[in-house]
Amino acid sequence: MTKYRTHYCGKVKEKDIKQIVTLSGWVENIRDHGGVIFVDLRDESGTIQLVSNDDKIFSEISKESTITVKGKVRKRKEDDYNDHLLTGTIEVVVDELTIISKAKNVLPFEIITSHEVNEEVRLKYRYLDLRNKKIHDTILLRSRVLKFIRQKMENLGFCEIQTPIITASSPEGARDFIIPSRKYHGKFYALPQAPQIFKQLLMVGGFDRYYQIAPCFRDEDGRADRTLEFYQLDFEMSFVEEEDVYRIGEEIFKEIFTTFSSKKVTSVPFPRISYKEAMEKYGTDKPDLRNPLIIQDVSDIFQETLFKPFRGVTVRSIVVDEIANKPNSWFNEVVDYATSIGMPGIGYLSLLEGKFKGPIDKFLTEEDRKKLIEKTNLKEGSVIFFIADKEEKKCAKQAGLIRDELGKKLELIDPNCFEFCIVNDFPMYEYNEEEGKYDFGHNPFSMPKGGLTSLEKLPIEDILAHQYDFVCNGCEMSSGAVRNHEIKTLEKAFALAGYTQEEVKTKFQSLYNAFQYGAPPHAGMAPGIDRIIMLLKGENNLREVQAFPMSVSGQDAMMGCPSTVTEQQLKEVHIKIR
RNA sequence: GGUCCCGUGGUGUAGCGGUUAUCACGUCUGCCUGUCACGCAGAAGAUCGCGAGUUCAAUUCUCGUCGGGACCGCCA
Repeated sequence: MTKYRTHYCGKVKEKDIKQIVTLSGWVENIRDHGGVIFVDLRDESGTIQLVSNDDKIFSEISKESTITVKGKVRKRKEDDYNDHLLTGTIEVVVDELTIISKAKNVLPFEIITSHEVNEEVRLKYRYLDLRNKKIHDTILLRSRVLKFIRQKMENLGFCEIQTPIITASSPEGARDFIIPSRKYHGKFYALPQAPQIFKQLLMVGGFDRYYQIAPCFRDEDGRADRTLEFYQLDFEMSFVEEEDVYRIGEEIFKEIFTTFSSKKVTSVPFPRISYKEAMEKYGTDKPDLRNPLIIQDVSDIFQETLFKPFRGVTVRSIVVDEIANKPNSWFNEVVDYATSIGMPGIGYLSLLEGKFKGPIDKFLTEEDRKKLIEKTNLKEGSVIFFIADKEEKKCAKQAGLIRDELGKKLELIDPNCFEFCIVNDFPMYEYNEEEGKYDFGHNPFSMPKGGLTSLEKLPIEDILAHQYDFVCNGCEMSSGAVRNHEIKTLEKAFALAGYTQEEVKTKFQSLYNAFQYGAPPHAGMAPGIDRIIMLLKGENNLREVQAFPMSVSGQDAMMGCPSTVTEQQLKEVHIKIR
């Protein structure tokens, strides 16, 4: 093929026996037996064993150096087959060797065990870590998934359109990365948090179905599953309704997860769960439906109770069957977990031989016990856990965490399936305690359910948005909305969040202006690419699925980033460092 | 911004108020003609993150600082 190779290492076959081949790659391992030396040579296709009886020929090489070898393919003796290699029945007897680039003797870490190494070191030498088969395969999988997505989107009639990376800072949502302007003193560009406004403008521009594998930038603190830059499959459609987007989303997710994984995937249509129901039954807006436990509200039973912490507050319960005979230590661990998430404790009752047992039983009346059994369908051997707080939101959230913990602790979560659902009917506004006003709950460009009429007539807390999340195994995979394309409704929606008409005009001038010239109803969503790969690979860290990730603290030790710039550079963009 | 955890040869670790600082992998040297994460024998390699304090004595305890990570806040 080239002067470097006639074959790829992993592609040499038994049919090539007695052929002279040229191979290039990395020295994975050297085994010197004195008189016979073996070298494992690796390229992207796989590994093949090189052999020589001439101890001089390999004398200068080191592990992870790149070399080119020429030699004859030979069949191994049957006793010497290696089942772990694609090329395990053959080997190459080397008679010419060229060292292309010698690696230092001491590597920062061994390639095969890189996953055990401190992340900082791995990231600094990411190019070495990328030689590790597992990571390498993840990046290759990512490439195949991207190809699949593009093909799928094209088949569904979407066209790929690229939108600007250097754009205007926008006030809503996350903190922007800003870029100082050289030509315009004191002004700034910004990197997009998402192509949100551009894709809406594309709809106004008459593109019926748009998509893009779009980089998004958010200057916020990282997490295991959140980084400064990430990719979304951003798409938008015009003249459609919420269900139309669901169907596309379901098709995409279902096909990706069935194509690239053998785990069981929820069949379509995915269950729809309203935000309210999700918060009540699962204590989160991203429920893990693999967990069979359900939260139930039992506040009414305890309205008048003698047990003070439960009286007149929100009380949620989780019933777990067949665990009443767990030892005290087990329940103590649950209590410990509850305290660790800031709960004062956690009440529980076991139903054994028709009688309640547990620390709070003495506060219950016979009537309470009857109602509890009836309402929560308690069975012999069941245990009911109680989560109480005077703030309903906090109670729901803690109940959600307890539900997760119990699910994990009791191994109720099937690791072999992808359970999808669509959470919808998000509230349009949320009360901001600090500022004493209402903010947008989600995306401010979402259409309120019922349009302008709802905005004008309903109490602000009751206004719902055409806003939805796709959730898989407790992980938010995609957010989307039917957009608000009506100028009057948009003005009113912003007015309720405290924006004047003038502010809307200036801060969102592009949309505000565009919507004066015939806007189509439109809707879309944006699945997170990194999270898809994470789930497919069973990883819970985003940095395992990106080729060159930054550290969680936003630094790149390999590139030395962020870095200082010269005085001259600063001067040109009119920036002074304090 | 907050809470918690971590920092010991190249890598992963053990450990302790007084050690020659443990072990494994890797590296180097020697031996070995069939290994495949070869084996055997030997060697080198550590300012125990940095600074201060307590102490006769600190890698060990305390405080600070720097670096890293998990989570909360923030963020879809």
